[in-house]
Amino acid sequence: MTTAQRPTLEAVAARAGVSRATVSRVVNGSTTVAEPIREAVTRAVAELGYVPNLAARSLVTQRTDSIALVMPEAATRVFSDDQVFPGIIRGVSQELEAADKQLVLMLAGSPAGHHRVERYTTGRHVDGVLFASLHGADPLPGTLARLGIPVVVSGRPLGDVPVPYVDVDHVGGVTAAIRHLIDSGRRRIATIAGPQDMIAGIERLSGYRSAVADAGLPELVAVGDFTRESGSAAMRRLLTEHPDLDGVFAASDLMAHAALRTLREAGRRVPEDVAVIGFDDIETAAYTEPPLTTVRQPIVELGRRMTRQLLRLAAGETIEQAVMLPTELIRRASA
Amino acid sequence: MTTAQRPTLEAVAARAGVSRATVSRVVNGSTTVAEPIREAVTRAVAELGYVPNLAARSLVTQRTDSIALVMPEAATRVFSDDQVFPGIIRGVSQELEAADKQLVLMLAGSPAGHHRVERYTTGRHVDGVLFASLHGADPLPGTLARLGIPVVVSGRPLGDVPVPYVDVDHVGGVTAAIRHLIDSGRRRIATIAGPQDMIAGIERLSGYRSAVADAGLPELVAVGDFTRESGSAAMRRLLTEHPDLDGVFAASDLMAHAALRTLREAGRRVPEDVAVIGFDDIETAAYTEPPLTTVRQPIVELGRRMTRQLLRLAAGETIEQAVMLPTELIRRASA
DNA sequence: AGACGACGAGAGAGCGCTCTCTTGACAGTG
DNA sequence: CACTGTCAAGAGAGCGCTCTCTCGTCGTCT
Repeated sequence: MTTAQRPTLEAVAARAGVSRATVSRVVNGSTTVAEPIREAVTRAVAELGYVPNLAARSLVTQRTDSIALVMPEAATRVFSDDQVFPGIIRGVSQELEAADKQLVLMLAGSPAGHHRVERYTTGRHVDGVLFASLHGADPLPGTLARLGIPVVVSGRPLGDVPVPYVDVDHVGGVTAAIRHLIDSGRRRIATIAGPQDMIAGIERLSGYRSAVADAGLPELVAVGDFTRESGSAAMRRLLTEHPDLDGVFAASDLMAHAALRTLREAGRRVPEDVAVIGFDDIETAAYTEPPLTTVRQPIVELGRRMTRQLLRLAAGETIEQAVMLPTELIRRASA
Repeated sequence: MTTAQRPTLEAVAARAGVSRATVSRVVNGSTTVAEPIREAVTRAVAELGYVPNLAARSLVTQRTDSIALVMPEAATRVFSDDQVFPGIIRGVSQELEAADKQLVLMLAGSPAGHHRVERYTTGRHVDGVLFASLHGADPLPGTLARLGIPVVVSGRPLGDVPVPYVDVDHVGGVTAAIRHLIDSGRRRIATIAGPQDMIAGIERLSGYRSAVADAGLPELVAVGDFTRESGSAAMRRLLTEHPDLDGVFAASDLMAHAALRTLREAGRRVPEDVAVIGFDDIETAAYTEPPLTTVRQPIVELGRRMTRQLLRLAAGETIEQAVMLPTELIRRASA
């Protein structure tokens, strides 16, 4: 192992014939440095290949220039097949890259993992924390906010904690979907709902409820958990309980995909006998049989907005408590 | 914002009536501390809610207790629909959690992004670097290795740089796939190859080549880039050039999925007329029409092994230059 | 022409921690 | 009983950086 002693500020200062403080000014872009000196320093930095020691900097500035993105580990499994998990990361990453900050990813699986996340984030080892795909009412975001640590969560938090969030317009998307089904003559519209301990699951179901109620149609509900397996089971249940259904709105594309197959196995043609609409617009949606009509949500943008909000918060600005991103009905062949 | 001054070692020491050094010993688990004193310190730590300042610790230990996972941003797009990207992250995350280290995720998109990764990793801001899904012959891993910074890459690096890597047995998997096709009587077996600037693409193609050559069968090749679009295009080309083909091995499930549809559109029945085998075993593979026979690769395990290797390297141990993980043929309905 | 203001650059004090070195206490040995 | 060996705990020196404060040098205003 090469004991390549990294050059320090001191070394650069010596080389450029100035003081440490001046090098620091140049490195951090202060304007109060005369041009020839700045140039000499810049040259010395380049020649020595100087890279600031972040730990030393953090120690005095109290900033870490990194933010944490916390996701329940289960999310990476449930969503493993769609673009939600990578999409959020991509969005977050893009914004952080622009801000030259680092992304510390924490997948909290076990309770021990959750405790680790708590220790790490409350320990102020990051300048801010992003939470994605919260299940139930996690107290951590609220705790952090109370400690004055910048936090932004994805999806309106349950149990209305006063934590800023960014969410997509679930209700708007669902309403458009149901309306589309009604417009095409469907009158027995069922829903395969998502888990009722996640805001996305809750909102998409309540959106369905008001939409069918407004149209004077009956509520036909089976609850799943966003996965394909749960989608198949729910579809089978619906078929048994409501054999005359002619439309299905599934709260996730994964469940919609499974419903498509279950319907086919049950001898129903899609969309002739039963129209199906999903939610998410995962890439696979365009490749199902038939291609899936679905509600698209801007996932990458969600990650970006969360990050922008967090950075503003960390910079001391005050931000809106809620940001809502639009959803859009993508018409394909299934409805 | 609460100016919640975090307690320092000093504060804990004062409270426990000992010196800073002793608190440090207790916190870091040194054995040379008498029981009553250790207890007093532990109590003081708990009462004050003391959490060590990592920046200060790093400054003196020269460790950061975090490692970087670098992925080309494109990977999150290409693989957005399968489990490769989340799978690796999950594996890495699991091992790091066990080792109580942090994961810094860097998605290198633009050249500027790549430069940022270079700066950050060569700047020794992490204890080690993991590279996933390398395209072409990136010089960075080699550079880092030369600087004495622990590095492990996924997939044998192109241009044989002396960097330790973990890879799956592409050739073994492909061979099993081709053998399966041959065993079921196929004689005109084509392949939709992956990108030839990635080791996975290269090896899967060369595996195909030797397998068909060994059986005295002709080579029917069309190159794609692992995505569905490229899969459709390649399948169409194959159909035009070799209308009599009766088997297809696609180097990714995404391409296999697209091939399935393209074949159907061309009026070919799968598997009656044409048998299709993919590679990856993404979740969607079980839900295609018909369900896809494919080669499973242990993606989460890949992430775990890479991480374990890296941690051993960072601990000063010497490790094997290459680790190979097994692949397995999963038989479903398409072949 | 003298004095004051402005601004650029250096000096130096830490940030919170670890770790080496030293001291002190006690037990064991001749 | 004196001496040495052993082990536990404290003292103190930094790790590399930022930032306040101070000083020196001009330019400018009266």
